[in-house]
Amino acid sequence: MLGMALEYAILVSLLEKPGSGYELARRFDRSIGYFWTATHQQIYRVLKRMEGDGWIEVREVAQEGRPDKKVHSVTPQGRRALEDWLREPVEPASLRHGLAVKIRGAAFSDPADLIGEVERHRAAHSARLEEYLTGEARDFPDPVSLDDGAALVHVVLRGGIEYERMTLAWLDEVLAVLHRIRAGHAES
Amino acid sequence: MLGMALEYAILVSLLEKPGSGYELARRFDRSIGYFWTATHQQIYRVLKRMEGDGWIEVREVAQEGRPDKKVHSVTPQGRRALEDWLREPVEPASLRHGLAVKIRGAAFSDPADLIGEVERHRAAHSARLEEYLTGEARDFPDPVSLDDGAALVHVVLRGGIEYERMTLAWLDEVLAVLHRIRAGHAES
DNA sequence: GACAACATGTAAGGCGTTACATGATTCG
DNA sequence: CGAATCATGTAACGCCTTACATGTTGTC
Repeated sequence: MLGMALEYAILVSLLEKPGSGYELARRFDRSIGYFWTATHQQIYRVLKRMEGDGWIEVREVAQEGRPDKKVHSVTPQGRRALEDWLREPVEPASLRHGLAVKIRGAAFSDPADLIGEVERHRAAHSARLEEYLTGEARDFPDPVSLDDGAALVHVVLRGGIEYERMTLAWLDEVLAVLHRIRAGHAES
Repeated sequence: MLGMALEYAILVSLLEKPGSGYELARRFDRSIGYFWTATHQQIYRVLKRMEGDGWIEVREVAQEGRPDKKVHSVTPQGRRALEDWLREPVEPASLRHGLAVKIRGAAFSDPADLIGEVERHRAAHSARLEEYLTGEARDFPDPVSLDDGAALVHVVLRGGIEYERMTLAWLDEVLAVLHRIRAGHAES
């Protein structure tokens, strides 16, 4: 029962602004998705359950020039569920890093084969860092004077930025080790 | 088919040293578990499948003063499966941080309620950093002259260390924001 | 006699991914 | 006419966690 942060991530997003399943899916590709990902299939499934539990209400909205949509909003019950969860402890997340498994596995094959893969990861993390920094410059031009809500959003984004910076530095270390190993093999 | 790093983490661990399901579970609480976690239930289930696929062999070993155990070791086929996987790309992992969901959610309740929770996380990450640093001092007293295999193990550990340092610094930022918000409420 | 460590599993239920499926509207 | 975007779902399958279940041996 401790891993189900998806419900609560959806509650937070719908409290910030009610929306359709489709809109939620797009938010999980951007802002919220920076620290909790979800696909539209997951979202539709969980929305249905949350509606059954009385946490959210659905209102059908006809649109011009677009298909109708179901706009979801949080009920007082849903809000209470979020507040209860905020008071419960969550487990500190452990790392789940497939690349680290590969690096350890490289000892049993040719480590140089991994260089391309690590460079690919480096490029992906570099792109994500750029995205975060662009978002920070756009949404928080003056980070010293933020209201409470904005300060909380900003500090989460700051975590993403520092995570990507740290990861880039680590991948550079990994690449240095792999290049050193390759050079050593060439000598002998 | 891209998320199944558990099989390969087990192959790596069994290549380093054959062992029982129970022993593997303990390794996943320590060294390998620093970057890929698994419970004994998962491990027994996957071991059975891997045995069916011919990736590992099982040998029953009677012990003195302890229950018998099944020692698993990697077959040539299993080793080939690992080598094939090392050549396939894996997706860069996205963050899955429940605490970040809570921080965003704190805007809709009393942010000061979160201070205790964040401090608990800070203590857990601080303890893990100490553990990593102790392991580094013990296993890598002279990190400049390592053979290839040890260099790869060390650089993965270095990643864990930097991740924990980064996380501690971020949690201090989060605490600063939460304290500032609480002080602001006290004034008004 | 109780407890910890060693050792191996099953079952239930929710999470997550991939593939499949449908249909409207807008823009080029 | 085709592609992209908006919009909502179902189905299948495997992953992961939690709880349950059993039994041995050694130590206090």
